[in-house]
Amino acid sequence: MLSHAQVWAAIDALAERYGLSPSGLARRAGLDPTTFNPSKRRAVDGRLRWPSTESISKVLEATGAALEEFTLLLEVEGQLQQRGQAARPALSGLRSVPLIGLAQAGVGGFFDDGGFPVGGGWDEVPFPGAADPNSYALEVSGDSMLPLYRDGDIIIISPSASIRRGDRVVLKTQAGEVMAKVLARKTVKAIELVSLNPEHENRVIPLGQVEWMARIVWASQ
Amino acid sequence: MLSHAQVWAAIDALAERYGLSPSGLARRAGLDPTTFNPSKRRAVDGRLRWPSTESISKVLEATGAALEEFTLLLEVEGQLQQRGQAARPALSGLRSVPLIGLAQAGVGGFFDDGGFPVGGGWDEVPFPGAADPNSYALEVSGDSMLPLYRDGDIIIISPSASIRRGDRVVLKTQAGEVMAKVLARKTVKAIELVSLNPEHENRVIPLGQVEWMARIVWASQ
DNA sequence: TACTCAACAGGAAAATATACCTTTCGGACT
DNA sequence: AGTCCGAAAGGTATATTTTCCTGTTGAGTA
Repeated sequence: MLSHAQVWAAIDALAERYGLSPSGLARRAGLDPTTFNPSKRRAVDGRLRWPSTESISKVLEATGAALEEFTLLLEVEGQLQQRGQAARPALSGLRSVPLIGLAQAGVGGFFDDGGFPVGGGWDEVPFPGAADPNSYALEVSGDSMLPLYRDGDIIIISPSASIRRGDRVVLKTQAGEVMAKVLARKTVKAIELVSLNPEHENRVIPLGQVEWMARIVWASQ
Repeated sequence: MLSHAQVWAAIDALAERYGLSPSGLARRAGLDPTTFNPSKRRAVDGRLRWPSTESISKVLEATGAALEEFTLLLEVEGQLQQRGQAARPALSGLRSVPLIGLAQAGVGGFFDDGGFPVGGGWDEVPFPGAADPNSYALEVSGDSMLPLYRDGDIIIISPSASIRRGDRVVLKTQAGEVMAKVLARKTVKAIELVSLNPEHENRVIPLGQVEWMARIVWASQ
């Protein structure tokens, strides 16, 4: 659901996240700076006033924020309102998770006694795979991809993600063979793949024999 | 971003998903049935017309659709527009992805030309990490965990997941050391860990020195 | 064929959001 | 203190969306 309070709270939160005031955000989006004034969020007779969808679209474009980010803000602000709560290290569970470097994790203050994240020093990353609605999963069987993937592991594939050298990929050949490997080189004639398991040999597949190739973005552990 | 075409496509998709026509959807939401008429999506002079945020809110309320569902439709419809594609098995179920075994993937009928999943033979698994609202992420730095984790990889930690032998874990000691390893054995006195990188030595940590230990559930690839 | 109904086009009136204007307030700076 | 500037209140004009209306089309049915 999408409530009046939620929408406005999300706009405020978006502004704050980009270091702007609500009026500054409106200005940057090419709107009148008073458009988001708190005084314009209710009519004089108390009726609710909503920002237009076009304004929201402009705001997203101006900040470069993804739609997901706005949705996340909508949800989080909505929850906070309901619970009347303020502090939150963990926006987690929605569509992003708190993040710090593994190296920093040893410094005090990032975790509570139980190993749960606390405090404000956390970054945020979008939730695994949330980026691509076309992503799908494959279940690994057998031990041919050890030590990286074990029997029963699930790998998430994003067919629309761009692929670079060194990426782990799934490739299907015209012959119907499906393999997971590391992309070593991509020339005009062929694709060179390195096996995940060093005991298996590497492969060079002529481009004409490749049906499709897609990047592995996540793997269960 | 939020485009004009995207918004309208998402409204159409939402209507279809609930077995309604655009006008039927408007009617059910308490709006005038002509509100979403294709003829009202552009002005006579060609200018774009957007539905109001309030209308979108009413539509969500009428269908009982979650905000996420609408967001997902927005994204998916947006992408489909870009690619001019229609079929998509992946939409069913929020926060889940279609799944088959890697071994089955070679059999025909599971993918279209572009490597996108099609057809009905797919299973579904819940979306990575959606299970645990307390999960968080750590960014790997350095090459000490090769070949499993590379510099810049992100690993998702679930502090409330149960841990078994063979699981990959992150462990923090009283001394403030944080390490990612494989759990080998857990006795009443100590925890035995195997290094991910075979060149690094294994560790045995007395239970008293362990501040917390949590399972690594996903890793970016 | 005749009938009914929903979907939709197209246009005018009504409702609503934004733009524009002026004023007040408060912080930063000289 | 005086000045500048952004944020925001409050009011009116303009722009846009929704509502309400009429008419057409096409599917389903008797």
